Amino acid sequence: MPIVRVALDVPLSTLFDYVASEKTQLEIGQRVVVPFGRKQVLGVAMAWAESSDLAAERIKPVTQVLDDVPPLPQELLTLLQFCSDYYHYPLGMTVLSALPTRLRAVEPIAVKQSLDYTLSEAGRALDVATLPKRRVVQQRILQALRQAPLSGAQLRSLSPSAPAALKAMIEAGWIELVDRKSNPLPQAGERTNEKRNLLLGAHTLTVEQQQAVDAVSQQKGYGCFLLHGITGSGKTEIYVHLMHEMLQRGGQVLLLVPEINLTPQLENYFRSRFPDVDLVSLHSGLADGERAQNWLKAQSGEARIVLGTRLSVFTPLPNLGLILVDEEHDPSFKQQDGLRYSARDVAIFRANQRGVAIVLGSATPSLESWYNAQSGRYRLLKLTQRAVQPATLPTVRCMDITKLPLHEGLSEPLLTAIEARLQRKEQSLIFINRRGYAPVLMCTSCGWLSECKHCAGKLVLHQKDRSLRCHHCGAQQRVPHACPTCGDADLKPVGIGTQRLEETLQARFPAARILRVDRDSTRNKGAWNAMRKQIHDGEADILIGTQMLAKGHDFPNLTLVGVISPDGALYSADFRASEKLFAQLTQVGGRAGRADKAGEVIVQTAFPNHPLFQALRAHDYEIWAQTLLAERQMAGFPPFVYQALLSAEGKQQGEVNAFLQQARTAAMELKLPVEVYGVVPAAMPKRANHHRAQLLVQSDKRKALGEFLRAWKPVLDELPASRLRWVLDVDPMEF
DNA sequence: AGCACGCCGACT
DNA sequence: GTCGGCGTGCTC
Repeated sequence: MPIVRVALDVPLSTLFDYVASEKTQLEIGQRVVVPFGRKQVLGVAMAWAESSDLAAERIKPVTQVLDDVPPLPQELLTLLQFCSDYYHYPLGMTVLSALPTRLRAVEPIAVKQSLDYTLSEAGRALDVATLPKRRVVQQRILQALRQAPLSGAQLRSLSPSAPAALKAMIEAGWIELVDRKSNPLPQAGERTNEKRNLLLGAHTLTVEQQQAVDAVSQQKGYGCFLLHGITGSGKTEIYVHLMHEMLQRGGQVLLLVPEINLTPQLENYFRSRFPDVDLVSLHSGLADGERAQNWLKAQSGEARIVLGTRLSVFTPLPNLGLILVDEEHDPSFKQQDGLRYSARDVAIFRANQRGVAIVLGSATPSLESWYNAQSGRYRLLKLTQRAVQPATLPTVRCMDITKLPLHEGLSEPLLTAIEARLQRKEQSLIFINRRGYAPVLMCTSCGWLSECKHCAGKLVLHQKDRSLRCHHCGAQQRVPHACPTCGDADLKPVGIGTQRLEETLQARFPAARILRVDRDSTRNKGAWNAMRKQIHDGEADILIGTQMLAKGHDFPNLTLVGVISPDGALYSADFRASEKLFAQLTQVGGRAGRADKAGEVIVQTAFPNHPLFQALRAHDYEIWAQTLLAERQMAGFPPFVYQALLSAEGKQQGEVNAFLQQARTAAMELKLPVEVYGVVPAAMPKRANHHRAQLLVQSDKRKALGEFLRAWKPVLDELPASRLRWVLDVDPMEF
């Protein structure tokens, strides 16, 4: 009896054996329905087995083989196996989490064929003039289909009533449906030079850009390139040219981007640059059905360009020839729950596995990537000039807030600069990473501070609804009228948040149209898009925003960026905080003066001579990276070491600590060449009534850490931990 | 993860 | 006398 080993969505590191009856046509990589406990669940056939460790009578047969979708290719299964091993996450859950939701359901999915509408014999013979004049839509459709077969979506764009018209025309026998062949590639030579020039010629590359394109396209086999280009240096144009080359060669391109926010715009942009190429996007903003269909198009090879967020790194792509990772430093490439993978790192593994080139693009590369470029593991491609002349980089000025008087957190030079923009009818952006009115409420007489009962954090004052809110657990209460400790009524907001800044600026500039962009103001669906449009249409003068505003589209009329005391990140316990801040400020600064207007960045800080600001002023990422690397090397931090973090949380602090102590003892007893640190409280030691602590393990050899984890993980699984939750995070980004 | 089984407290 | 609490153990 043939035995098949099946991956199931359960937190166990094993696969499960089932009997595959001889008559079932089962292939590895196919989805199967199997009995599990008292339920029928979906699994993926991973391997054949000669025999099973289990007694034959306990092995149940496969209930059903789902052949609605082609099997997952072995290459993808191998990639998932690697991720499961590397991140120490159960194989079954790794495999299942890589599938679109629809494909994880027991029900077979209806595979929507990609059908095009085309004219039938009768339709082609039909004279448009013979149609009644009133049937405008039908005439339009007829005319459009004379050129080429079109998809339903394309026809719907002709008229809202296209579906009805189509139905009538199909009934009349003029139009029929044909299966769309995977987008036929123009054969070499078929694509005329004119057409090529039309596509790419309008965007002449600079010498630097051309060199970068050449370096990547001449790469034979695997190669990792770090494309370091200042904001506005035209990284996207390089992607377009590389994509074009790859499409010509018949390959598929995977472009990974950080967040959904940006994908629709990017999608439109790439669609406009590749109008006749099948492009799909994959991100969590899509409906389940659409996501599954797009995934299937990628799997069949029909989609030539796949643009997606981190999960799309697991999309099967039979002709994958190139991977691009845009904004490779972005923290959202690292998943923070479940399979804690770094999509950037998985992408590199995948490029290596497949033997293709991968390009990591950023204006502020992650220190990990920069280090790899310095050591020669990656090839560095530099873009040092802005592609669009005469646009120049913004000037950066630091205001020493220890020497300047502040009005509600704003220095006079910043206010003056805003005023100048208002007079010139240009936009200003004030960047502050604190939402709410004030980060804490304080009693002036006894020093009481608004603290969350459930967390280690402070309650943030939200003036609009007179509430105190915890940004960690969501707890909310009304602002007390008097101090809960001493009864004094003089409670004072301490510090500045977006709402308070809005109030201050509105009082100072009553005529200005101020737009606040933070999680509170963009909570409602579509709100953020509406605001973006407002900004673009020049319906706002001053923008106040959190990091949400750092990314996003160009705002052509924006010429001033103000940064409110980002000093917390300079001397933070989190060693990555300053790296992140530099990237953020570079990005937010890049919003200023992109078109033909010079931009200005004003940073309010108590440490104007900090190396971060010196580098920022000089627009010198490299010197900053060297500074950071030297610091990290001295302190023994990544990228000079590899880390794994075991974190635990539970209602009883004692149990959390006991668990981690046992884990630590077990780690030491393994006597392997890794450094095991002590058990320490997490950065947020208590959240939603759960006490949190952690244990860090590191090694300067990735392999040594991996071997240690392989030995340690099974021990952890056996430790008593019934009343707590714990996770192991390999290459953690947050502590 | 689910979902059983299993042994001790307050209720029709 | 039962309903139900969540502790423990298993799932091919």
